[in-house]
Amino acid sequence: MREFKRKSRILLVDDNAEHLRGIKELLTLETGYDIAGTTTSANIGINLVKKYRPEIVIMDINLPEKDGLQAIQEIEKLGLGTKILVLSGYDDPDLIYRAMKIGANGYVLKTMSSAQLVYAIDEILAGKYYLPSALSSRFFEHFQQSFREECEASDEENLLTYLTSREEEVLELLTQGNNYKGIAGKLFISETTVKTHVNNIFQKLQVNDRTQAVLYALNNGFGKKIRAKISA
Amino acid sequence: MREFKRKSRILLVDDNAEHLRGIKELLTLETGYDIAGTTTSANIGINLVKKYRPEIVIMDINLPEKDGLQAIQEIEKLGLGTKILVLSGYDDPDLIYRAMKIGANGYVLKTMSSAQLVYAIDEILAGKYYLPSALSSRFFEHFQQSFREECEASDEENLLTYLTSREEEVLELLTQGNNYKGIAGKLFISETTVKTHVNNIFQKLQVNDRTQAVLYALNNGFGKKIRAKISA
DNA sequence: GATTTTCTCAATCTTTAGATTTAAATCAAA
DNA sequence: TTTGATTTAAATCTAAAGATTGAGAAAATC
Repeated sequence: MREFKRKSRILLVDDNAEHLRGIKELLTLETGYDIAGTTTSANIGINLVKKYRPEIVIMDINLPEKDGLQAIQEIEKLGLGTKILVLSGYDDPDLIYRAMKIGANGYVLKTMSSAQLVYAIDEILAGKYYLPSALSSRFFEHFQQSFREECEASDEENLLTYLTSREEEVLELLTQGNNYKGIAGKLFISETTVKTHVNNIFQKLQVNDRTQAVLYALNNGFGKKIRAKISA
Repeated sequence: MREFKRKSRILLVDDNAEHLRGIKELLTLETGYDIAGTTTSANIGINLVKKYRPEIVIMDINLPEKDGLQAIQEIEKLGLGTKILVLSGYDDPDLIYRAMKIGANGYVLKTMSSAQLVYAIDEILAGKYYLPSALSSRFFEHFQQSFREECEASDEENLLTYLTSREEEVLELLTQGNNYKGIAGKLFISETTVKTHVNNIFQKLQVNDRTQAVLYALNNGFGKKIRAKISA
């Protein structure tokens, strides 16, 4: 890997000019990377990405004019395959989670050693993702938490459980945007029968019309039984 | 940490009896952990968790009778705070992703060194999550991919972009289950005006009724702009 | 075997939804 | 300033949705 180092262009974005100089010095002295540019502005940074096409951007996440996360998204949107290493002062789980979610390839703290920074850059340039183990732990806490909340929300007193199997069929066709005639045709029953089912569904779900029924179904995990079997 | 080791109970679940013996020997010889039990069956494993309440379960993920992922979910549902370390023969990104998603605290390959296994157990017992860097990379690939797909799906020719801001307001109220009167009241405009807006929405979204409009909105990322500002 | 639930269907009626046309006021852009 | 887009509104009409009652047949449950 050492032989490619001098070819890799790096862009530095940090609102602290001193910190910027420090990192630049570190990287030019200790590695063979080519610092394509440095800037304290997120907007200028995005333009520099377009101009110099760096392999990797090392970006501070709390910038004055523009949110660092938003800047990451915009760089991702360019579709240049630019790698992004977040350099942050905060080990906030939610921040880590969001940064990784929108496309960061790594996240390290400003307090870490210079050797660790160089290692992170090497890993990311090699096509990997890099999170120090402490931050990785915090990420997964948040990651699992977000899924636990989804499940719990659809647990307590789900009125969908009171539906009969036929009513479930009718409701599914409702959630596909069918009207009475469409449902009747697909289930090979009369339109009046469908009306009966739909009215029973309304009473059981305590709603007044089909739109509310469909919304209740979607918000309370209707159809997740099938998806759960496939995806979990 | 060393002084707590002997107190921590471990449960081993692996369909390969030989492998089971090997791990048990390794852990009893090289560490002070207490092997609470070993089994080749996922169902028995779940019962053993209830009985012995181990701090950690080391589980093979491809079991004969029951899916390992399902077993993890059931152990999680017990709410005993049992930590789970997945021991798998596969470094499939999707498998890693799903295991971590449903509650695993770590994922290591069977090919790894015994020292790494012991390290992983220590980390998890200390309340952390553990993924070897190679698997961590694969996890994040899949993690980001899943979000990219969500966005791309709602990109190409999104009819929602043709809506005016007022129509967006009306549509949002539709997606909350309001009827004409409700929308008119909330926007302080007449019911007939709402009808006009709704009809324009139908034409722009190429649908025939409000349920289809709501479904189109939900399936094409309506409201994500607002959520994006908050959560990303 | 009796009971209950579920599924089926019809008739009737009221309300809401949706289509269509026309049009005035506002506002931004050409 | 005029053009075009947006927001507002009314009138009218048809179609669909929703509420209610009643009732027969089949299947499950007791």
